Amino acid sequence: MEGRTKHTMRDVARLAGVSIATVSAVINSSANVSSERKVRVEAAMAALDYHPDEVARSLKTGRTNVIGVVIPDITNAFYPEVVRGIEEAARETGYSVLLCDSSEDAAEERNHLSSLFSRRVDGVLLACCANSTAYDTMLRRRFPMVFVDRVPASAAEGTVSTDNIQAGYAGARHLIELGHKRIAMLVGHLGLSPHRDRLEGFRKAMQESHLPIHEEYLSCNGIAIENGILAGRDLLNLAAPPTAIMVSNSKLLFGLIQALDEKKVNIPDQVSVISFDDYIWNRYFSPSLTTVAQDTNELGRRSFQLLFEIMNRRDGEELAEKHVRLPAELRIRTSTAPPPGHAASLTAKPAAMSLAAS
Amino acid sequence: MEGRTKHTMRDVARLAGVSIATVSAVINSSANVSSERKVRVEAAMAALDYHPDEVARSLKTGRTNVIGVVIPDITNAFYPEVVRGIEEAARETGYSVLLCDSSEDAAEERNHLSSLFSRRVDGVLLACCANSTAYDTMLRRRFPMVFVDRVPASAAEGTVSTDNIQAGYAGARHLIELGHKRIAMLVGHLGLSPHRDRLEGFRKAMQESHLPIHEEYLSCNGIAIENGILAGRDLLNLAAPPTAIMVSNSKLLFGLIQALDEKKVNIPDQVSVISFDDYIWNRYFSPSLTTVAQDTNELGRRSFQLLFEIMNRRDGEELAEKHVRLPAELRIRTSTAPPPGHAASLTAKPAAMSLAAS
DNA sequence: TGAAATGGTTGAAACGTTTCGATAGCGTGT
DNA sequence: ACACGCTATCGAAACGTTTCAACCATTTCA
Repeated sequence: MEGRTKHTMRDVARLAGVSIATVSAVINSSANVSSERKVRVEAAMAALDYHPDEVARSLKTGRTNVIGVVIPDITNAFYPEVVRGIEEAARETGYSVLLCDSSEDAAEERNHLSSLFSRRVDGVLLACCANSTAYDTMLRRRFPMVFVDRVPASAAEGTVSTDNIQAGYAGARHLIELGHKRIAMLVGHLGLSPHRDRLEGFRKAMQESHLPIHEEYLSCNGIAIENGILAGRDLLNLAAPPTAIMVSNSKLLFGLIQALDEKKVNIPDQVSVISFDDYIWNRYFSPSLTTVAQDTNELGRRSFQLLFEIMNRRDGEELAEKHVRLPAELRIRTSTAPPPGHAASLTAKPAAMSLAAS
Repeated sequence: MEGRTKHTMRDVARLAGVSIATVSAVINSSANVSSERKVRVEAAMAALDYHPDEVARSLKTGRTNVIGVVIPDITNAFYPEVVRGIEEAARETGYSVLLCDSSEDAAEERNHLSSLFSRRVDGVLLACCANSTAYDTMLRRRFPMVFVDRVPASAAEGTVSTDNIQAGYAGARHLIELGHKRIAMLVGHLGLSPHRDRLEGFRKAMQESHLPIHEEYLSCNGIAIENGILAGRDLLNLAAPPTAIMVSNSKLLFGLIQALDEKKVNIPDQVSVISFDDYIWNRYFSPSLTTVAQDTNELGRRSFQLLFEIMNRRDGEELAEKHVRLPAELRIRTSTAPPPGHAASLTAKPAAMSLAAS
């Protein structure tokens, strides 16, 4: 009813019979106001349905209490969980989130960063896409920024990610301990740090156990379903196909599953499969999928926290922790088993769990 | 290098030797500027790495070119796809998206709406949670708003959703045509329009075919995994358990799958299962899941478009289309088959498709 | 040839806040 | 009584834009 017109501090001040400065003081409780006037002001605000204009406030204070979040693809199930963590942490601290999707496109990413800069966000969280270079412009402007998940090698500080080397290592160790020797990996894209790091961890585990890595067991052609299908077919056509396959990404996984299904290859009897990032559906697949999981929500929360530190640090101050690295967790389910013909596989499967178990 | 200081139109004007008004004119190409001066201004902007301050611009013009998007849970795989559609359409039109997650909590939703209002966003897209009432405050303020997916019954205009009655109807028809008579439904939450509507479509199809709906075949206790497990167990314990089950939500589906697995009930031989909303993993399940799909991306795009119309309409102008209703699409896979003992089920399964087929 | 139209340019007033310095009232210790 | 330090209050100047009215040259047309 009374909300028809937009009201300003002026109107509140007039109605309460005080000055604008007084209204501002009670809103921000930034100065002493007699309780009698305070009540009058609050009554006036309520009567007029007054809500402070954050735009004007931002202009004056130079802070917007908004952060930008740039991610490559919200449709990739990994990111919504990260965004959730970011959003929660941001909200608790009074920040709002401007969400930008770069569609895995470096030019789009650049546009978004530029737009965020113009919007005067207080900082940016960036999961950059391949061949991204836009961020260095931002860093050169000394703009508060934290890299999440996808971390450029050049970042001197402000990165938050899972320890993907450990993740790759843990996955490979699991397979090796099951007795696998011929292990393949659908790596994804070497231009993206998580994939690169997982490969490194994989390599480390293999070398430790003096197992060879055949070049034809490695596929780094992309992160789409199609790449998974093609890579899967190629692997199965090999003279000596692998007995276990690690997959760095859920889309590649779907492609691989399709390829295995085409050839009627059974998981895990003929080939073990292990994937990265644990999504809710992983445990409802049959067989349920062994996975190296990230704490996605924590990834988001910590990213915001680090950005918050950077946004609020005094000039030249050093960060307590320049790089945050979270541990990965191996979740053993039923898609991994000893290789066919292996001694252990003739007895009970050690890692077997019920279909729907966590 | 030179980006160390923040520059304003003042600095640009001074460097180019023109007035501030002229700089503004070239930025917005809002007035005639001689080409000679135009060049000078543009050179100055480049030299200073000047980027217009959108905050100040917003304060002056009264438009922020930002919309708010409030959704109940970005972790629910349905919403990221919608958000993607929104974000794409918004970006194409020069808008940015402020993303808010209400965590299915009406109080949180209210806070977000209030914060968005204070931030002076130009409009809001809302998928409201159960027991939400915050929106009417907004509508009373004549604030541009469009309801997406979850639509309150009271909304007189500005809604975009899938035709969920048709969706429920299509799903039920499919089961009925397969020969099922005892059909159950995990409805979800009757306070949410998609679930309510799907139930209505289900009812319509059953009545049309003169099939009874037993109360114990309907479960409306919530939308969490746990609800699915419990409902599933209850159904299986019935003296006459259903031969087909419709599930209104992916989390309920996971719960149901777990319950079926516990009792070693086979899909689709003993019970057919059909779910709503087609996620990428649905077709990689075994059996692959028959689904009534929504065009989520289009849902997002259309929501933005409708909001855009509302934001830009002249006073009192009527909308060309007050409610947008998108068709649902039945995607038949292998989780549905004729009921056990049914004539057709003894021959070839009509709806069976290869595991990995679309 | 004078009046009117056109084009390019500008100063200055907003937009709705925050915040600084000034002012006034008022009890306190000397 | 006096200066002193409080506390409460307020006017006014920013913040970085847009935009309007005003101005000066030209050109155009009757």
